[in-house]
Amino acid sequence: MPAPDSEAAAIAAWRAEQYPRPAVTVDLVVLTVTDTDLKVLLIRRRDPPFQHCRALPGGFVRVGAGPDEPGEDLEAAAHRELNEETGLPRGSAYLEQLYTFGRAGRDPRGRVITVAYYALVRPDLAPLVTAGTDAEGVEWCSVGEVDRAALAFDHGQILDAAMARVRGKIDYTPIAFDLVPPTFTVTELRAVYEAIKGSEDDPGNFRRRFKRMVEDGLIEQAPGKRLTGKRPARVYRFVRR
Amino acid sequence: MPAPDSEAAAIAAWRAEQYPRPAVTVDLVVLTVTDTDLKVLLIRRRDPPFQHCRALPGGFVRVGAGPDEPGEDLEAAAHRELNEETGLPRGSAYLEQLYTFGRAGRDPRGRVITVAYYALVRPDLAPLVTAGTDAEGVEWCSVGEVDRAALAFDHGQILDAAMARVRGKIDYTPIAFDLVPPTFTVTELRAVYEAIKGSEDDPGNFRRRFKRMVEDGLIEQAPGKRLTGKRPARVYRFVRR
DNA sequence: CCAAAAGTGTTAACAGTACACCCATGG
DNA sequence: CCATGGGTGTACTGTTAACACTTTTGG
Repeated sequence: MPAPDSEAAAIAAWRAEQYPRPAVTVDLVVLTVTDTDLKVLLIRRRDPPFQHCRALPGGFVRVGAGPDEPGEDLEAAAHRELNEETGLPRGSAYLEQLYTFGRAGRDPRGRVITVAYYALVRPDLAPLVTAGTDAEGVEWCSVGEVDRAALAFDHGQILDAAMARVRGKIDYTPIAFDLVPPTFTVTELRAVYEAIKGSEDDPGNFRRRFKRMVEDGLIEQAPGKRLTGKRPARVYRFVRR
Repeated sequence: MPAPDSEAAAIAAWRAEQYPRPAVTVDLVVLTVTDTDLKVLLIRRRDPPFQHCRALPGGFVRVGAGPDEPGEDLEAAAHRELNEETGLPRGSAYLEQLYTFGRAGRDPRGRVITVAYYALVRPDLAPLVTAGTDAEGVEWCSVGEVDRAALAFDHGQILDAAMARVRGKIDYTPIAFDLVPPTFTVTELRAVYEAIKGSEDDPGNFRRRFKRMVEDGLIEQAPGKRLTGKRPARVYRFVRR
């Protein structure tokens, strides 16, 4: 441990240097599944640059001015932006850091590095989203139909990265349970897998996989049945750990 | 597309605002496997904070001053730091972004966000590393023996994240080939898997897996044999795509 | 009764696991 | 000739994939 005096002096000297710094933002790829189709939340930008263009929700990370005001954590910034831009209450979505995009020319305003997160929203909460103050509106867009090139900044690339991540994790992690209502049927969960992977899944085989999850205690049966068109289906719920 | 004038004006206005910004660094978890043991490259810090402590190599991302000097890409910064801190030529290691650490209090100097990368270095290049100017020395440390709590900043946490990532990818991606010399034997490759997973692998079963990779064209036999103690072994090379 | 979705069963192919065994070489 | 690592074969197991089949409902 070095002497506190020299340490403090070194820190003060470093603060005085002040090399140019980049601005840092967080951007969010907010996903849900409705009508067996994967959707991403896009805003329409109120202000330049890319005014009136579609973009991912996001904003600047708050950094305090003084030495003893460091500001907010990155996670906190992501949660705050999700709340501000969608109106959804905190903790109502699964949030995970995705990747950091720092190409030198990615923002016309100068050097802006963005830490991208993705969020998974349950379909029963999806209709509740409302536009924040820096957006003219918000919209759930079918991921398959989004024109990547028409998005602001490098947001098309960020969307692609999120898709790759989610597709890679769907079979090995419980993220699918963040894309169904609190209680769900076998077919509803299967629809989530199919929407994300973009391929059909054999109903019988999926059911067996589902059964294993029940045996492993990952899922348990819930009371009641779902009346969905034809024959009513049993409902289940995810067992959090 | 908005009018160029209003766009430019908006950008100028934004530049003038100048909210406080974080400093941004890149940190590197440089890994290799020597003597069937996974090693990480640690430096000893020449300057405060954490003077004389062990730390991951890294440094600040260069950001240009003027509007038309955006600076270097994040990837470029990571490659530059790897070269500066190890002396290894560019392109001699596999480099991949790991995670961005932005806890508000992680650096005593103020708000510093770090984009962590991990690098995989072939064992035949490992002895060539030399210390950079901001380090008193560099050392390959056995990952199992590193005292996480004794590392500078949150570097212990970053090391753990790198280990988790590499362990998760070793069975599903070709990263193991970045941890063996250009030509290698079956046993050498198996040693890499064992060092990373920390568990023994049945030689016969691994051999069969290896054979499948040869049949799939991922690996091809190379001329010559390796004289390693007892019976000489066939050597192979990875087929890049 | 019919269509459609819920739910069950059967089978072949394949990859992982455990383990027994032969081969070639340096000492 | 023998210890050691190189290299092969085999039997068992669990998972996946494809597909035929029965059951229960609404119309």
